[in-house]
Amino acid sequence: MSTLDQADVDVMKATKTCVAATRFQYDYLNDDITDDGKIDYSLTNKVPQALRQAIAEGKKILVLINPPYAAATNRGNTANVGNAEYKSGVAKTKLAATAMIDYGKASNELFTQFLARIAQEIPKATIATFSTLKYVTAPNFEKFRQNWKAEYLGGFVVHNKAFDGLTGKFPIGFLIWKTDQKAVNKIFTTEIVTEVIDKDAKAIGEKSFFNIPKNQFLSEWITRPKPNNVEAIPLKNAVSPATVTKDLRGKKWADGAIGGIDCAGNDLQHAEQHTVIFSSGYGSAGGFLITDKILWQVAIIFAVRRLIIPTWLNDCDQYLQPTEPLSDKFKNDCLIWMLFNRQNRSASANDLEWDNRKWSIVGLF
DNA sequence: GGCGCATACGTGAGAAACTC
DNA sequence: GAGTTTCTCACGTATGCGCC
Repeated sequence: MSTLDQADVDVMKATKTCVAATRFQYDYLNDDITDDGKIDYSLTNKVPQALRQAIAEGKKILVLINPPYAAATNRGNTANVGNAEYKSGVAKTKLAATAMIDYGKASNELFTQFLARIAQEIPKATIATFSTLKYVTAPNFEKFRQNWKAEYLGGFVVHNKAFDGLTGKFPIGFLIWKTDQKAVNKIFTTEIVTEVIDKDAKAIGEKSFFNIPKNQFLSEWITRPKPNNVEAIPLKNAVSPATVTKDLRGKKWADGAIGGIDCAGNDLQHAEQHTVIFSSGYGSAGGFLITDKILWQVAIIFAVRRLIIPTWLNDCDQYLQPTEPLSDKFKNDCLIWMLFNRQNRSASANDLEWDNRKWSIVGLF
């Protein structure tokens, strides 16, 4: 039994918790990792000899973990929106920096860093882990899923509010995997079925989570127009210019553009808050410009992203591209619905001030 | 350098539901 | 019936980091 903070080990010993276990402090993402991403126990000599021997002998090992979850962009939980601190450096652990070349953007997330180390250190381990579901569903984790060889044995998801001190509403999974990192062909499963437990710990049914290639995702349905050299005013609301000072987007127009859209993310979590039409570029990440050629597709994307009610359980479900021809009636319905939706923030205005200049925008919707 | 994904998942007001 | 808690709705930021 290991934990990052020595204080936790001290408390366990003082309170006689898990007396039979060997309890030790260990930094799983930084300790005993060589500069080329290999495991070398002699670097710290913290891992108990018996465990090293069991690993070396290839004994059956069950890894039970509740790793920290943190992606590179989480705000600190106690900070206010807008003044929050961001968790920089998440991808700078020794493990992420040296041993996760094959895992793509999963190196941005702490809990997948743990899984990556286990895959190298104990390649045939059975792993039972708490975590969010994005490593099963999200596009950023496609490369992780291609390289992490695991068979799903079972598990449940529970409302995050069942854990103390968390905000938001999303599922946390406890999933059990039989890994075999040395297998030649075995790849990540395409569907997992979980039991669903609500925040009062009541079983309320089942839910499937799907691993689908991201080229089938709605976010890749249209070719996003390339910006041209015409300057545009970046917006954050109908007539409010963006105020960010770093990584400002939406400063260029595109050939044939009639507006912009904030369309960040491909899941329900983002769709609710990041589906907005503007009369210029969107000043943050996740936007693109709307041209007359793609308007019909934008209307469909807009409608489906806003029509499905977000819940705690469908939080990380992904939107998919249509697989059958769409009727003109459906296309027109989506367009009308978009035009009258409150998230259509297109507008006409003169004398907007940004970058020490005056700007005009024209609402074409 | 630009783009795209992602956030142990933002806030406040008012309504509705619950408790005593 | 009054006080308290939970739910619903309508608004919201901007940045770290991998990849092209």
